[in-house]
Amino acid sequence: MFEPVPARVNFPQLEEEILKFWKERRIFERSMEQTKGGPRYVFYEGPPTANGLPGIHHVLSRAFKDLFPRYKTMRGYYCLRRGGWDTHGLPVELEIEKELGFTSKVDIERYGVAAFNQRCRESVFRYVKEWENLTERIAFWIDLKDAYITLSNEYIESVWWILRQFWDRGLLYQSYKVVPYCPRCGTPLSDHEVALGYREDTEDPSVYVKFPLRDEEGTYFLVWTTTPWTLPGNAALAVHPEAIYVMVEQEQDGTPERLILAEALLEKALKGAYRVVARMPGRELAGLRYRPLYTFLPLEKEAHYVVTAPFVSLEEGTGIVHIAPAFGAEDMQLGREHDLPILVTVDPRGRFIDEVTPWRGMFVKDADPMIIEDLQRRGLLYFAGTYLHTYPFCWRCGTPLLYYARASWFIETTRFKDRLVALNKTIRWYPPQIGEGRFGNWLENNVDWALSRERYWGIPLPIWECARCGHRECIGSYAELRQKVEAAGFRWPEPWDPHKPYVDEVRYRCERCGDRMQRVPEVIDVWFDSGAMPVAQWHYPFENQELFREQFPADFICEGVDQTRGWFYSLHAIATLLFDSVAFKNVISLGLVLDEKGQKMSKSRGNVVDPWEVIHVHGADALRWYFYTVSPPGQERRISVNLVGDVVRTFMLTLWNTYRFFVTYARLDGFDPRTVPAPPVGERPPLDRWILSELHALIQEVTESLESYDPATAGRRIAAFVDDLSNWYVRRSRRRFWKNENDADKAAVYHTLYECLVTLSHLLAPFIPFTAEALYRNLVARVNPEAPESVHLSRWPEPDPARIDKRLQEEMRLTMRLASLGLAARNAARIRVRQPLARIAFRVRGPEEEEAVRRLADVLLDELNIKSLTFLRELTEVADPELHLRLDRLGPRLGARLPLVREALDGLPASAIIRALHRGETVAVQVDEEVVEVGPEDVEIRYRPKPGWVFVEENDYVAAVWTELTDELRKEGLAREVVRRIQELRKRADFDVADRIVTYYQADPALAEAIAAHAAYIQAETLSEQLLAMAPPPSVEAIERATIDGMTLLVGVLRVAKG
RNA sequence: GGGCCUGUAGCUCAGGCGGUCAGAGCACUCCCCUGAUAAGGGAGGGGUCCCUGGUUCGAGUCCAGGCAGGCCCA
Repeated sequence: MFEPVPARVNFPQLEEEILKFWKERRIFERSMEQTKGGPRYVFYEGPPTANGLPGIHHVLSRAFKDLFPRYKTMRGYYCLRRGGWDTHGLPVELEIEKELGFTSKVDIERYGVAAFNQRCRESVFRYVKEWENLTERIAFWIDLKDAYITLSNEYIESVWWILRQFWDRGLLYQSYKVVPYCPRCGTPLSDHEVALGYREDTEDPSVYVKFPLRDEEGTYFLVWTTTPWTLPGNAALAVHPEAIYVMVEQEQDGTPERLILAEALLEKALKGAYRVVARMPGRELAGLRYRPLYTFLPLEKEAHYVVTAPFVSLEEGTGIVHIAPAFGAEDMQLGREHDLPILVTVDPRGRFIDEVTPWRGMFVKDADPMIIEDLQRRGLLYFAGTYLHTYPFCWRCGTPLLYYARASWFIETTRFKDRLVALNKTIRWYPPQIGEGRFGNWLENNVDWALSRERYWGIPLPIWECARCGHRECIGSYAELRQKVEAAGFRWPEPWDPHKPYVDEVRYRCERCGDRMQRVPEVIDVWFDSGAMPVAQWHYPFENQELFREQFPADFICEGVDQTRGWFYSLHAIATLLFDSVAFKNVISLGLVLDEKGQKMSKSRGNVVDPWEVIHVHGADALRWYFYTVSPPGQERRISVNLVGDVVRTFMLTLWNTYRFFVTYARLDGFDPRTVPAPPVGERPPLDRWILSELHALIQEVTESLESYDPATAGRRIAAFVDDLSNWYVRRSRRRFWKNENDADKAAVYHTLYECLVTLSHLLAPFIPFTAEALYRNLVARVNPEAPESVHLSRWPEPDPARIDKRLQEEMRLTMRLASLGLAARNAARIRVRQPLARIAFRVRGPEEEEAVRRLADVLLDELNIKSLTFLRELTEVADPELHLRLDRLGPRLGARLPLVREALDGLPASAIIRALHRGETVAVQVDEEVVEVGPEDVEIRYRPKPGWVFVEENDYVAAVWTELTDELRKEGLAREVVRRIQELRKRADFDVADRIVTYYQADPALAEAIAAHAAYIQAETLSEQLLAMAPPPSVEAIERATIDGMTLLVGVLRVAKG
């Protein structure tokens, strides 16, 4: 026997109980044990950092991460779900810096790296308890006890191993990277920090400089710059390959000189009269050589010629850009492409180095005026002014930032660009445009991975360098390092911590010159940590070789779209370079979570939605369901407590009440699905066959949608089914549950609804694991000891194609539509539904539809409370057509003759005119001596219902009700009215649905007659053992005096037996 | 500045290939129904389908250019 289902369900409380059940019965663990022998479905958890509280957007990604492993597990796959924690990186350091009130790296050094890193280490698990609580509460099944941790020695050793592989293949190299740099603080700034310090309307020099051509005396490239101090670092000039350039002649202090610049910028750049002497596209300038303005540094490479670059602007300047690879990111990139020298003329404090003799030791910005003066004196300045633009300053100290080349380690990913692109094409991205667009474009423009960071809290770059001869080695394991250390006679530090500062103290002898090998100071980009997780989570290749092979690559990963160039890239790049393989086959890139108004959530705006609030009010299932179904995965989502509340009302409660309805009656009838034989589906009524057809089509579609990683479509489809089930199947089947006989029809309705609910519990298990479990536990596990005790240990349902009858589904849709139309007609007639009517007539789209409606007539007539059904071919069977002249058309045309025409038309039979006009013919009317033609466009045909009929129309469909009531019908209506009152009383008296009663009544004669005529019906409907025409005694538990159609009724009920 | 996404009723969203596509569900008003229901049914109010051009016999639907919001990258 099923457990009774409470009328008011408290989802959050229900979920807590189920959490307890899962824990006690080890359901998650057992779902894993059970599938051990199954095929592998590989999921990777993108590791979060637990130094902040988890937010609602984490619930989003975790909901999606949970769904597919659950689904696949139900299909028999073995899906290892290992948690992970990201623990390194600049964000962690910045948090600690903020706590300690530090403003620069100097503060950290002074504080001590060991102590600083210790604080970092402690901070990254600060909120781990909160993460675990939330993870468990939203039913994200993942193994957090055995989570991989990026700061562990094992993890780091695997990362070292990877880097060593790259090193051995020559993929690791040191070069320069241009970074935004604060010369006062002596540190590069992250993008985020740069964004904090932009100042508009910053004044800088605007200088037009002449670069003399080497082989053509008196000819110059005209170049614009706002940073004269970078000119000593010039290595090349860049032009736009497609733009048109001109050579102009101009008098300059009496001597003619020729200038080259972009045609589009002639007017903006030039002063005074000029004459164009030549015209050419930019690409023809490429390779031309010029004499450098300054030669402070020796050149190791070819320099000082023209190159082409698509980024050259034609909006301002001259269309010729001065390239200083040391002082601009684009310059550096271009320099790398053309192998230009990197002329570092400035020291880390922002001052010119000694070689720049005229301005040595001077802060570069202060040197600007002197450089301009120098150019002026040498006749190389065309024009100097000032320029207002937006420029970044250090957010801490207000010093203007310099873009400055710093020595940095790189991974040569560009060598694998084609493979990165090709392998990406084999990944299925959801939504696809992220893969093709954002990620694909990003790969197309791949630049080498800048790996190193001049920071403290991260995986140390395992490169050791000889202090004397510069020999370098990359260490690939701790054993290797230890062996070298001990071979040199040094002590291996115990316990071993590969972090700074300890690792920096590990030294050994150079195999070339015997001098001291010492580690380079950098740590690595934290994105490399997480991108290495397929390898490093298993401490591969030092351990778990078999497991690694089994768990690589992933079938599925899922994160927010902001991870595109973060984790998605680092996973992809490392897997491609290391194994020439993808790291993941399917990836869902989730849209952002916004607040109710579509604004980004932020602490400063105060619009952050607390996941716990939503969970406490509505439950985790409602929140999950909302996230799955509100929009497709890649779309942005708005969230608020209210929006999730809608989900509870429209979906969760509908489902719950359907379930409750079933259990209520199954208990009353003692329905046991195992002992009551299920009638063959073919022998069940059409309504049953219909909902089962819908059910099996649903299984099919949900399965297909999940296979294509589309939970939104799957969820919406389930919601539509639940609506059909509740508001049509159950609604139309209620009487079958109420009746007393336990016949085949009753068995059919129970088995049908039971199958629907049980199947729903399976289909819903990956989406709303708690509610699905509650249904399953009561409907299946409770009555069948052989069944798995949890829905999450059960199998995903298989659709039975034999049950699917598309035609029946269409016919039922038509029936539902006609029911709406019929109810609309009743409404138009203003006859309440409780009053039975004799007849309804439908017009449908042809004989086939008529047949279909006939087959389902019972369902339809029952819904409409009408006795019989006929069909109309023409509306004229229930309505008379009336001709209405379009006076707005005929008036202007006929003028004063209009009344005569009208009179003449009135004299003709309307139906004949209408038929003629229908055929597209015109009707000729004789007016006086004249013939007037009236066409279809001149009239409008309106239908007036014939007496007794009321109809409504929708597209091709018509429903017409015959409104005349016989005495018999009227009595029946009254009887139903009385039933309704008695039911009200039962409810008011708080009787149980099956309680037996005695009903007393007194009524006006006509009403009494109706009650007497339908006494058996009234008794059956109201479970009245007796229906007594006498004044209710004082003992009745509820009593009412009512007026029905002007007649009075006094009625009272008394319970005589518990149901 | 570049790439990508989004912009349809007060709110949340549907609207393959251009031709009843101006819709659904919430919310609101009136009426109806109710032994599962915080529900359901009917009717109604409410929209220049972001704007401007273009292609077409015909465009939320295709193209171009804007505007607004978002993300990522400069």
